[in-house]
Amino acid sequence: MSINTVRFSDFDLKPSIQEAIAQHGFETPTPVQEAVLGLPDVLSTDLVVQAKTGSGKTLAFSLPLINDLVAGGVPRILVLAPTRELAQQTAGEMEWLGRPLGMSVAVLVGGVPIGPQISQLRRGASLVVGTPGRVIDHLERGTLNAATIESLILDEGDHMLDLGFRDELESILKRMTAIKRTWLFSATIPDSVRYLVRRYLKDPRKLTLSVDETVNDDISHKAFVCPSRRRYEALVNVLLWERPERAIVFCATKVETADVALRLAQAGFGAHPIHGDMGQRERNHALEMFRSSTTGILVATDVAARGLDVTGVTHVIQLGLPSNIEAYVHRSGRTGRAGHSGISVTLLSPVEARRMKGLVRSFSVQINWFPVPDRGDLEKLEHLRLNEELDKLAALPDGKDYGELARAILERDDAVEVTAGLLARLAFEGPRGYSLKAELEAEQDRANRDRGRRPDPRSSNRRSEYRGDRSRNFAASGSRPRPRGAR
DNA sequence: AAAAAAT
Repeated sequence: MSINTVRFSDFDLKPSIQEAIAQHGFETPTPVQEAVLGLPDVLSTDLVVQAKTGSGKTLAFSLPLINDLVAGGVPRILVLAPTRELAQQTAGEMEWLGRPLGMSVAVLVGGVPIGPQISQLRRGASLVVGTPGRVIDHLERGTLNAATIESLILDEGDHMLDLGFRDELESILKRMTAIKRTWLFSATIPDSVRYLVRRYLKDPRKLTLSVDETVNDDISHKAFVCPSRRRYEALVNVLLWERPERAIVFCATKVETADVALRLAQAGFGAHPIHGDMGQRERNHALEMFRSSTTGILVATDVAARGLDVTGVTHVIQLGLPSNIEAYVHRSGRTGRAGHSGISVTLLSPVEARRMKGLVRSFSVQINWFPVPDRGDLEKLEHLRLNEELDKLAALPDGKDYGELARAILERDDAVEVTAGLLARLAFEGPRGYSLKAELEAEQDRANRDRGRRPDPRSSNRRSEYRGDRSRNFAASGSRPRPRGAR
């Protein structure tokens, strides 16, 4: 079994689907695709599928559904997603899969005119992908009939069952009278939604590819501790330190997202914001710009946390604590996709760092902790880079044209100054980074004092010391959420 | 706090 690699052609898929898959360069299914395709009578059961970020879940549910579908006048498949951008992306995938079979996709999301969507439906779309609000709008207008839907997919399903979506989901579900299967897909399915899964799905079969399938091994995790009020400066230092090719920076609020993007852009980093207060045109434009360039920074709220597949994202950088471990998993999962490696960086104040350690305690991911790189660290890094540059220059053939001049310079009394000047021209031109070390250490000392412990003049990287004796109890009580009434 | 329907 391990000798023969499973191929798409091993499954009973229609020739035109095989062709479409091959045309898109896919030969072997990912584990989740193999598991779903290989499940006996998959179409006659409800499903809960948990598979890691970037593992090809969209194709995993699309393939068996579209393979079974006959192109016809009414929609039979409805995919619900938590954000408009994700719905559009998923629709794009289903589009190329279904087109050879004569199926078209209606994308029912808010923020855009409803007219074209109604035309798409009238023309006989077989597949419908949308966000809850606009789908309900169509149901109420009578432009979409829930009674023809046979397959319901809850993409990022744990989030779709969240309180914020519950009412809308309920109102869609109760109109679906001909439903044959409900499939829930996500990288995370926290215990808090498991009872909801039992409520909305009928004896679902569970595909959990392994206990730790939520954690994508291709992502390495770092946490940098920084002064709480110098988060932006710390971000600049991290960008200079990590030199990401393409990065998504996550912020907690829309205002912070806009602010950070603006400041980064003014500092010369190619950065663009995306958040829910922007018009849909601007949101699509920002994402399109990011997708189509090979460099750049997208500064986002959690609107971009789930599902979005952008190739070549080398870094995910989170400013502050994620709201829960699921948010951390999904944000991090924007990198390290389809077998590529990625780096997930979290920037935390000393107090947040302590809460983060509580948050990830039962989580199998290995996070490496560091104090945020300081200006001095950045200078050392730049000197290393310059030295590498000099080695490269020495090996270049056109250097010999200047051999005589070089020797003459070395004879001069001010040879050091001249060389320094030349190096300055070679050096990285841009932000120099900020000095944050003193402020960070002062804040760490304060944080430690507040917790009734002696300050430690060394770095924040003392994880093992948090473990012994009764400090474990301290950390546990510190990470417990405050009672609601306390505000 | 964010997201999702316009209004």
